[in-house]
Amino acid sequence: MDVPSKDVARINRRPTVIDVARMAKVGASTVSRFLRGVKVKPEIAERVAHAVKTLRYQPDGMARALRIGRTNTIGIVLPKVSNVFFSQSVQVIEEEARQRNCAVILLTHQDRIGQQMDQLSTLRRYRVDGVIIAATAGTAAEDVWSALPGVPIVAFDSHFSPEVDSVLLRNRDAGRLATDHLIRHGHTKVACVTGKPQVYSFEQRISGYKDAMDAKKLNPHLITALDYEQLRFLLAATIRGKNRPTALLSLSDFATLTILTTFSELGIKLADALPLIGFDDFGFAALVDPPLTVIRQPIEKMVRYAMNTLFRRIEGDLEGKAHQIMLPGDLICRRSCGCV
Amino acid sequence: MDVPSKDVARINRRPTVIDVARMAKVGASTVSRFLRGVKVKPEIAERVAHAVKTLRYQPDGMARALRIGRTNTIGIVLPKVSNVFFSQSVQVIEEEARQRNCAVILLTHQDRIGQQMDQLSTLRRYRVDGVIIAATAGTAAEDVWSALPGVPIVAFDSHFSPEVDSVLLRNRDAGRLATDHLIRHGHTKVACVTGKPQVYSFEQRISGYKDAMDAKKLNPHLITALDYEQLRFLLAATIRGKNRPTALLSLSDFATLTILTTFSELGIKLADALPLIGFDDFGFAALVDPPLTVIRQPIEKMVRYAMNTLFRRIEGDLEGKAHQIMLPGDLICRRSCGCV
DNA sequence: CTGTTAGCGCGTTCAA
DNA sequence: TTGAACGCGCTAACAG
Repeated sequence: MDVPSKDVARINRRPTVIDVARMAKVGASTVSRFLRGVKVKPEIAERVAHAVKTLRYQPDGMARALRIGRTNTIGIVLPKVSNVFFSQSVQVIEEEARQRNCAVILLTHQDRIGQQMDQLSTLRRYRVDGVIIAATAGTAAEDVWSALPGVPIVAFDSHFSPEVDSVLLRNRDAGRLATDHLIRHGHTKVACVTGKPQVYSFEQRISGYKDAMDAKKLNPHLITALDYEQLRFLLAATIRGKNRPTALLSLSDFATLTILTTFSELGIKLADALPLIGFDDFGFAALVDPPLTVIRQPIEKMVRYAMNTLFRRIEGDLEGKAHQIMLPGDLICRRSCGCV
Repeated sequence: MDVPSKDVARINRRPTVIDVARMAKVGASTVSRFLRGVKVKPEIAERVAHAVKTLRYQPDGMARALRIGRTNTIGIVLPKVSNVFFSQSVQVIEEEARQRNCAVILLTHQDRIGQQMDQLSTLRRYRVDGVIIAATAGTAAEDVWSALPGVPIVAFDSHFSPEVDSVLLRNRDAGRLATDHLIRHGHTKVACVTGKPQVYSFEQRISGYKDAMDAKKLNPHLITALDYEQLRFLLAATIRGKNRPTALLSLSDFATLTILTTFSELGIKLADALPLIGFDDFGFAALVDPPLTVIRQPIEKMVRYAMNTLFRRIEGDLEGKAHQIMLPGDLICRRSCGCV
């Protein structure tokens, strides 16, 4: 009988270091050291290992966190997860976190600044070791810092202060690249369409679009709305109006979806009539009619950079000035832009 | 000066109940009671509230969890998040959890049973209050229980024991429904294609498909492979072979994607030549060529049921036999099935 | 209704 | 090298 009789009463409780120590007939700290890989006498080590196994002991993360002040938990705050870019990002973040045996607490703010602040408070309660945030428009660094004092933060797909590490697409370049491509196809009336134009990434893409238009002395034409219902109306009106664009630049997969559904309901064949370039690549992009030309973001790379800098901050390996990492987007040419 | 001088040294530490208590000149438990909404004398309440505000105090979730044995955290374990069904599920789960002021720890198992068990251990370390799991094939209830003793578990989009609460689509009915629809269009050679046929939901859908075929004395034709590269080969071979099906039933969005890309690379126009019904609806489904007829899962409802039963188990409101909740899928008729 | 105190499970001193 | 005792921040039990 391995279990001393005085422990029988505890049989339904989750075992603790003490239980293990008693069974192995050692002190609690020996168990603790063994578990963390500190050297122990082999003979004793074996007794402890045996006790751990038979008791199915597993350290209590809460108690450990309370003691050492680290939770092995990171928070990730996004507008939402149900879109191509963010769901893929989450996927990679989870994998990266797992390799660092860290768990991910996932929160969404739905582009509401108040909800975002609430989520940051939540993360403080949970004492996360670090945070990756795709911040919404109007986020102030001071608010973030004061909500999470002392917690390393990496802005992902967003930027709200030069003093916060951030990882993003070269949005401005990407906007310019896509616009130039359309212009090179001979278009002079390229319109840029997006929802939530105040979101940082979209803002930058718009700047790039304007750069490209300005360079050729063309008039920028923005079709933007705060919500997507509005956007549909605008789109429908514009397409039937006097100032009809001859090509479209769409800044997100959702905007692209809005464009295509609106036009399809209007009975407008996009195919050759109205060339389009979108942002974000997804499985079915090549299969819609016409196959979509898009700017693809290097999601994996972006996430890896973000996680690396976050963990270097957490470990204290990285001190000093914030890093701004910007990665180029690729133009994936299919047919919707007018290419063969 | 609100802060007594002896507290000045602690100014950079995170404030604790004690700090608040001292500043408000009350006992620690009064602060605790105030914070949890237990009645306190108004005059004292105000002093405490003031101290909380000026100190920017927020309770430490770890300490509280350690004390009361509840973390206000649930674990959610999925094969992956980067697909339509799961990313939408995660979205809704997060919202439901937030309303119960609970945080979500997200983990993926990528259909590897070993990884799934690791993730369950992880969740035990984090002492989650409950778990929602889309279990992979071959999961044994005993393993899950022993990995998470005493933790309420709800199987989502999966089923591995009649003794575990579960919420799923009426997969078998849905499979039958879709197949019948194709048969009613006059097809006798309907093939069923999917990856990972051993996954519970797919298994059930296959059964439904077979039911429908058997009922009409038709020969079932399964095109399945463990990975999607294999599936492409099979698909290509089948479509060029002797026994070419005249209609396809695809069991997941990913299978549908595989079918469409394979055929498009082969130069086969799916449009009218080879009718198809898929599973899972997504934004662009109506926009591919031809518009996809699909079975839509009631994701929101499924998640709400899952969360409700999970929390009732956590609260202890729900005792006794496991609930098996099954919701019907809707056939969204577009053109790919052969309808006008 | 309030304050004091013990202990949740762990890691970490400090003596032995 | 090992074990006993303390404290992380909180809440529950108990005493005033």
